[in-house]
Amino acid sequence: MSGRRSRAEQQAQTRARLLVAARDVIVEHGLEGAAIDAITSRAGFSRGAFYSNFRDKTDLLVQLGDAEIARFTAEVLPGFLAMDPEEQLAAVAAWLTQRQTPTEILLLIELSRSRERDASTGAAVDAVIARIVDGVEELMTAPGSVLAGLDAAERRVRARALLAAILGADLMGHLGLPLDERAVTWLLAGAVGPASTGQVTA
Amino acid sequence: MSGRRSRAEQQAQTRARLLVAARDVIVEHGLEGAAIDAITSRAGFSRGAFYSNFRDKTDLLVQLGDAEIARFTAEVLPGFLAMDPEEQLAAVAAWLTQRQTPTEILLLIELSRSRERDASTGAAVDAVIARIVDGVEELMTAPGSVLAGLDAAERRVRARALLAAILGADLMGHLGLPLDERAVTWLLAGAVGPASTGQVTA
Amino acid sequence: MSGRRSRAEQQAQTRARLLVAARDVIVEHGLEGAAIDAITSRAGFSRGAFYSNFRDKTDLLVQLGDAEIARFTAEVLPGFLAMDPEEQLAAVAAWLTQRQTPTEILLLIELSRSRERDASTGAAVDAVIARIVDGVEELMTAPGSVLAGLDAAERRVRARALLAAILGADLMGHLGLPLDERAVTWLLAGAVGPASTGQVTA
Amino acid sequence: MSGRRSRAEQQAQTRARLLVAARDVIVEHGLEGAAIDAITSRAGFSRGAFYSNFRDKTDLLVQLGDAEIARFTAEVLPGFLAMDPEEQLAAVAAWLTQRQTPTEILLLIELSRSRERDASTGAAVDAVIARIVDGVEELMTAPGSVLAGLDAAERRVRARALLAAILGADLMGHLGLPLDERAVTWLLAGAVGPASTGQVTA
DNA sequence: GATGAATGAGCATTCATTCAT
DNA sequence: AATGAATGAATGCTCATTCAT
Repeated sequence: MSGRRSRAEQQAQTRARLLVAARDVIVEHGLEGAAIDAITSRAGFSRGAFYSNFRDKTDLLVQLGDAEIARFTAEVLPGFLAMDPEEQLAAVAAWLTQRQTPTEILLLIELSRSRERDASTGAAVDAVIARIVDGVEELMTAPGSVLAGLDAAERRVRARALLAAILGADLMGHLGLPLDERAVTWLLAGAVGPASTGQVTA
Repeated sequence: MSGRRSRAEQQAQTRARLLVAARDVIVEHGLEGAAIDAITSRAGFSRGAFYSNFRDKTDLLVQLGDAEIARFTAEVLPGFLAMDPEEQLAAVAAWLTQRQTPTEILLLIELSRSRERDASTGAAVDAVIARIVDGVEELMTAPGSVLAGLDAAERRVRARALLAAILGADLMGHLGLPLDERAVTWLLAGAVGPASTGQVTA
Repeated sequence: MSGRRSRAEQQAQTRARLLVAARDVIVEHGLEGAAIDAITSRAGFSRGAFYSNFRDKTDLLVQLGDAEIARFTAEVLPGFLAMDPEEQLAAVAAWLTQRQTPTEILLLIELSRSRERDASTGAAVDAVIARIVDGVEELMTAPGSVLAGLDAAERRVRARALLAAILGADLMGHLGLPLDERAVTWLLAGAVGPASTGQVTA
Repeated sequence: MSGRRSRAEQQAQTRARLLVAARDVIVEHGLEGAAIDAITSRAGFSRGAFYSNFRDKTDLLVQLGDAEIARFTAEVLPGFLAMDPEEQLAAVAAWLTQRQTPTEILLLIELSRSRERDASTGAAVDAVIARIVDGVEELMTAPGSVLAGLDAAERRVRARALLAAILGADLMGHLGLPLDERAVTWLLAGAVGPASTGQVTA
């Protein structure tokens, strides 16, 4: 009654804005270069707001990883899964080629690096990484999907290869040597493996 | 007069030892975690020796990048180039899978990030990256090599895709999800592109 | 109307619980280490309850000092005053030796330090300290007590010496070098002064 | 040759100036209130000079404790030890009463508090405290001294009592209730114990 | 050329305090 | 009266870099 926004909603919004700002700053300056001050002031808050919403800089990272995955799972994946198997790879290639700020890899790299810092962080980071692999595997196993017919172990191997292809492509962009769509498609096609069950290239 | 070593040789050796120490420390602690103190003390020198040999930390990075490429070009590439085209991909895959400390990607990532810091650095970094691409291209164009028959533009595209595959594979290792040799081979095969002119797989 | 407790009683209880929690936390972590959060959460309240009951942290200290003195005056002093003069010193020595958490000195030290912060605080702190001296003086002047026969100025001097002995003994405990009961008795006996005018021990 | 001051001498002087500044600031603001910035700027150095000379704030404390003890042992103790036993207590009382900034107790208090922070600090602090007790014991055992004739265990007890008396007297000064010389003498006489072997008061 | 003491900007984090709810 | 999100000053500490020796 007392205003549209409840306190919990307010804080959720604050946290969301901080996460967005954090992603932007990290993309621009890298993780170590992303000062908490820069994040909070970009979000329009004070230093302390950060510590009301995150235990730690590492905590921010983990939550940001989660948020990015959630976004991918909710917004990008369903689109791919709804496609004909034949179109999937091309669609992924187009997506990889066209998006402008591929935060995810940077985030992954930084997360994996911070894993070495302390054990508790390591576990959280591994969880984020595992969730990403799961997402990719899901992409490949949906009914009618590229690799639907394979057994679990094989699918796992190919999911990882696919992830490697995606990361490699993104990384090239970061190095100032972006791949064109054709090259990305080759990579992805290679990643999903040799004609396995015949659907891929046939 | 005072011994075999001239001044210049002395300093060259100091610099070489610093570079080796730098690589080791970076592999262990990441780039941001590699304090200059840690590097110099591992090399058995004091803080000041560093600044007698490098203008600043970025300069070290660039020189280290150069050194690593030189090493790759001198030690690894020739081995691949001497092989039959059919064996090349498998050999590269084996190499990627077995080496233990893939410094290169970390270095590349950090270099590319430091590019934003100032213009003169940017140029040096771009040079390093360009030299890497050149190395890969060379791998593909050696007489009798995988893609020997292609025109320059096409070769360039595929060289980049190959580099993407290599980086992606390495990155997966950093994430704690190393690819097995089979998967790496698929990726590389995909990267060099579809049976293009028939030479690749035929 | 709504239950036995009036508003004022409720708040008085809240404040009492906060004071108890404050003493516990201070004993455990020292004064600077006693964060307001730690105090309120130990008392089962939120940060805000603190500021509903105390103007600021110094205010808490002063009130806590008052409370501790009140407790001493109400619970400990009467016991001593009821004793034969001969037993008093020994009883005080035993009390000093056996109690486990001598908060008082810590509190006194911090209070005296916070005196420098602002004038109004200074006055309150001086009041607390004065009340402690008064308590000790009272101990010495009760009819039949150790120094009952002395004039006011002399009693004042000896009361201070006695307080010094008590503080010194307590402080040694804090340093990890607790005095045994015998040593404490010497100190106290010395503090009340040489057989002055014959009244003391005769 | 190249100037009077060697580098080592320079640094020793820097450290000495930092120690003096540290003592002053700590006396004024307490340990927690003694910001490293305040210490360095009072000494006329930059923040970094501190960390060139001390590992830590705790390291500073320990070194400061050592320095103060050394100063006491070198400058104050010998004077007392050269006196007739009869004069000693009075001289100590006069010293306690007249000096203006009794750093030592504050330092001891803060040191003992920081002991709880971490174990390695605790050991260093205990060492400092032990050295102080040793100093006091030495004061009492010098040939011809007050308690020269006692056995070791007894002397130990009385040394501690004497330290307690000293601390108590100093602490009263900090509380704004300084003892006069007469009261201090009583305390000290009490601390060294009852006429034990007859030398003390006879 | 090498040394290492000193510099000082920068950073993560803590914590007393405020204030809208 | 109590809540707790947000504030922002303050602090200890790290580290690339300078410079006198």
